[in-house]
Amino acid sequence: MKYDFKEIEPKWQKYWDEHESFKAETGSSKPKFYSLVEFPYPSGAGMHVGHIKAYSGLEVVSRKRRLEGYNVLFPIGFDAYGLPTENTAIKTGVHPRTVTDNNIKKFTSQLRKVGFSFDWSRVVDTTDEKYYKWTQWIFLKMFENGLVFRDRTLVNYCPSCKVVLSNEDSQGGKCDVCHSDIIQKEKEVWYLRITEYADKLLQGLDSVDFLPNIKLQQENWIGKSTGAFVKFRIKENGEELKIYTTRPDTLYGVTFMVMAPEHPMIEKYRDSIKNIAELDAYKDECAKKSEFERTQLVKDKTGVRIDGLTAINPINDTEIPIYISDYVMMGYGTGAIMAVPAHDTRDYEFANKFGIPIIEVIKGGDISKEAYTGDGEMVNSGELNGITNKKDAIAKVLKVLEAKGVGEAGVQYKMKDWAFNRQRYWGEPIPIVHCPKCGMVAVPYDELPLRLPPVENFQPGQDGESPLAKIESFVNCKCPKCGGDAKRETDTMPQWAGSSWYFLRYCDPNNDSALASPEALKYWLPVDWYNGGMEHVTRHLIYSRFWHRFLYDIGAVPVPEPYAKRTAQGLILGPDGVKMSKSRGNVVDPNDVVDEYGADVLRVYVLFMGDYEQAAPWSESSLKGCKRFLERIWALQDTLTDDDGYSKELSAAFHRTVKKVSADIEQLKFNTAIAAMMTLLNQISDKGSITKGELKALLTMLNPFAPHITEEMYHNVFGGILSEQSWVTYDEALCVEDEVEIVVQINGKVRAKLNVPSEASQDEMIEAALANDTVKPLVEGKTIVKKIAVPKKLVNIVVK
RNA sequence: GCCGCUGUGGUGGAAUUGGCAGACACAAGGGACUUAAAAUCCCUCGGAGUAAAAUCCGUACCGGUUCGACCCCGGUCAGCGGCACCA
Repeated sequence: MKYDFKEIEPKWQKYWDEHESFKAETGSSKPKFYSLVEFPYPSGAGMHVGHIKAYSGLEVVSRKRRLEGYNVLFPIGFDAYGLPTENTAIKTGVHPRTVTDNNIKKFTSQLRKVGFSFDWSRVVDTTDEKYYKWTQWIFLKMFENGLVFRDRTLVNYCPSCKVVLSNEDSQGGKCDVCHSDIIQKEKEVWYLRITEYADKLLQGLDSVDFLPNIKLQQENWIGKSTGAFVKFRIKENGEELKIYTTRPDTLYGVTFMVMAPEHPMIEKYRDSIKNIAELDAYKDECAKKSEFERTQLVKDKTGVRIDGLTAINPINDTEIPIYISDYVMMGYGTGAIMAVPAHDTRDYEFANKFGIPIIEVIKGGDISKEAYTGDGEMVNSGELNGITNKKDAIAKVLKVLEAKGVGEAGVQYKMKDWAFNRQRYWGEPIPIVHCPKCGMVAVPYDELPLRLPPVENFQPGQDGESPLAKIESFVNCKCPKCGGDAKRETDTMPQWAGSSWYFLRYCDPNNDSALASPEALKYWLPVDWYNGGMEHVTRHLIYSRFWHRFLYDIGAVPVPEPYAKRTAQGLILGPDGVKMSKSRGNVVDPNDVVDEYGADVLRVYVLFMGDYEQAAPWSESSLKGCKRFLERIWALQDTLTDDDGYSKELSAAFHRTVKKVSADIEQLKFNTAIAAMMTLLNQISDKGSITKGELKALLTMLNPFAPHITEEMYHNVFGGILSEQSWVTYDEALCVEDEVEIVVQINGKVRAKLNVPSEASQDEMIEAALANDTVKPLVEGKTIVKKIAVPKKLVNIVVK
């Protein structure tokens, strides 16, 4: 009988589909397991093998869990709003709705061809009005709770896509979508006050099981620092200049102050500043600098001294000059700093350039050469002198400042508020109405969803205006509050909106009266295991935790953290070892692989190709190795014997393999799990036959990886349905052989190998080693200094 | 610059976390079967060395701890990822 995957695979896919084999049942009395993979953006190019690897990990875990008796929710959906679809629509003239529907069809057929055990009755589509009704609902709840605001600021603007981008979407000064240089533009935009949740997001990390580097990246992104706010009085007008510093202990070393060029105090006192023209010119110059210049060409410090404002150091009443410089940012802290050149690298550079004195207050470095940022004894610091560590010095100075009422401890976060809007068509409309009388008014809840109007022309407006702004019938409306003429907001939400809560919708995807029923949420949450890409750790993962935490705070969800566990898979690189990309032409289409080798081979290969969490290059020839493996499994049917249990020779091997495969799957070590099954197969081949009991165990272990072939073989031999059976168990006591081979070392070098009973004591092992013919002559005539024995492993004899 | 990760045969990668380095595969070479090829099966496969063994050497580099180090410690180099004038 030949292994004909082309017949087998569609047959079982049809069976699972018709029998709803993988349907999750809300409220079932079985233990629940919610495994989540990041839903795809349905692009026109279709899926690539990276998607397959990303889903195969939890696919294996999910199938194993079902065999273990769990009620598993393993859903899939589509994150379908976004620029590429809209750009395709503009180029081809086909409506984004149609483009999206076609792409979803394509993705669905690809996913089904691979045989993933998704619950297809729970598919969500973020562009479906039944879905985005609730995206808008969450937005309005945030609006109601003061987490939504509008502000006119400098924003990251992509001149090519003509949209405002968040910091997250413009990392490195490049547009995330088209890679053009980002420019700074002043615009009134929507923000979500995510900074209000900075501390909650940080603390929440303590209660979840995320990979350590994922936690770390989130912590760095939130960027909490502890320090102090200190008020410096301005000599000329008595005003207070508030600064933030992490080093209040160096307060006696302050020799100048720096404000950001946009600091409001300059505007406020422009009449009393003598060189205001010079300051204005400097400010203009800074505004013209691109993101690149501001961040990459960091070494050269520039700035201008403010003539007419002088600060007084609150701790010793020294007069201090004030400068403006673009190395101080308006968006962090208070937009002004106290500069301590002796102990801060940037201040040191600035002081040197402008000839400002440098006062050492911590001993330990050579401040004539460079700033000293380490710890040491305090000097030149009044009451702080003699303190030898930073912690004590900070505690002391804070006490002094508090007593004087000029300073206090404080914290700061690097994370900024979330710029929450796009000037594009293909996104969720922001449900807000601008009324000349009432201001910003929320669209009433019973009018949701606020539908995207059908349009012909999706081209964005010239100065970054949404295409919606051109549609009079959409824009003109009545104010929900006063009934007068009003205008609708025309911006849409960013792509991250829909994906910030999709895992909640899966719990109850067709609910019309809530984002999901409280019962369903209570039953399924939290997600037990979430796997996805590292690239989403600082964006999607933070955003969705923020939304979820907010929903928890208003009582809409029952748990504070959405994901109990988070892991990440590594990329699949092209055969040339570089990241797969369309422009490089090294993308591998999973459809081609399924057609030529079958879905099972593809599934086994993406998990066998290397460590699941590391990147690995695609290799066509390694793929063939996996094909051979499955063909040899298939051939086992020809050497089947009638025994139900394990054969004596292979019993320990089977128990051990079951143990290893079970443990490896839980740790995402799929490559070694498959290797263990290959080893077992080699042992079976050497023996020449397989018992029914052995075949059943092997097929069950392999089923999560290669479900079609194992289902078919199981059906042929045993007549039932494998995915309805139970996972294999093992007996720890039966994992060991009666005899084990141990190694004998002389002075740490392997000199002999011998067999001993596996329960031999240390003394018995040493005795056996010394009696060994190879060992004897090497020990004879020498003094034995030490004898070490490790049970079941080795004996080491140290001689002189 | 700061933070994190990684460095093992021709290749992808193993090594129960201090106990036989190179599991399992791929590629390569040799052989069997075949008129031939493909497929399949068998053998070899880190380097030096030998007729074959023995025996050295070998986990990026230098040093340390240990009976014993890919694993732990100190230093150096290289690659990847994140953040980046964050006060």
